[in-house]
Amino acid sequence: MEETETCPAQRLLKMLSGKWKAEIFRLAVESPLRFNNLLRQIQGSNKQSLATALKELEEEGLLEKITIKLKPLHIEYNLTEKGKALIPVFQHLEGLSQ
Amino acid sequence: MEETETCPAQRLLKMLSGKWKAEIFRLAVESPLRFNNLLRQIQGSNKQSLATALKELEEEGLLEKITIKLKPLHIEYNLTEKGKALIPVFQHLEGLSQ
DNA sequence: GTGGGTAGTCAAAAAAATCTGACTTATTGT
DNA sequence: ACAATAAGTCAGATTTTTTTGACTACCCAC
Repeated sequence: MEETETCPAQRLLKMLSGKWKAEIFRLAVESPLRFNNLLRQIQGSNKQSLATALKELEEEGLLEKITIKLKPLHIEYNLTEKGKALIPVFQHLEGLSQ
Repeated sequence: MEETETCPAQRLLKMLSGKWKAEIFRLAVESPLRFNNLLRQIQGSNKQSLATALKELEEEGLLEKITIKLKPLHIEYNLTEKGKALIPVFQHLEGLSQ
């Protein structure tokens, strides 16, 4: 698949395409994400797909992976500034869908 | 594929997922579309995929198919009001991608 | 009546995305 | 020490999406 990328918004759109990304993004807006948690929250999903989606969202700079070095020592995914900048777009979209 | 549809913006997002839809939409903003024209404009695409994408965009209510009963008797696809309502969302997205 | 354009459809193949189940490594609780 | 939890990876299978090539039907011009 060679990307010719003629449409400027296309990359952003592609960022959130895929079966689980929109849902993951929505949950990330609410609070930091944790892997096994997500797996339980998003019914019908699976490890592999979530791992791939998280990695891609990270590569796209919408989420950042953070190792919390405290108490139960775990990993969190948080929205980046770039990710937060997308929130109004989503709100706009939600406004359109009645 | 059963749609559980937990995320409200997800349907809208799905509307424009697919390899050619964003590009088709962008061209539709500029002017009415004609099939064989589109096929020439969007290099790398093919009849079948465009036909499918156009049909879906029509079903989703973003484009409307019109038979022009004049001179060279042809078919046009135009943005609907719902389609036009998406333009600001795209502009916002383009603003974010630098 | 032959060639070219428009607007497609259909079946099959190829490519991409997603899912499954087994396995890993590290940490924590009892 | 043993089991459980967290956060994954990997190979292979399945499913979905996209592409290919052949074919249709209608008009128009020469």
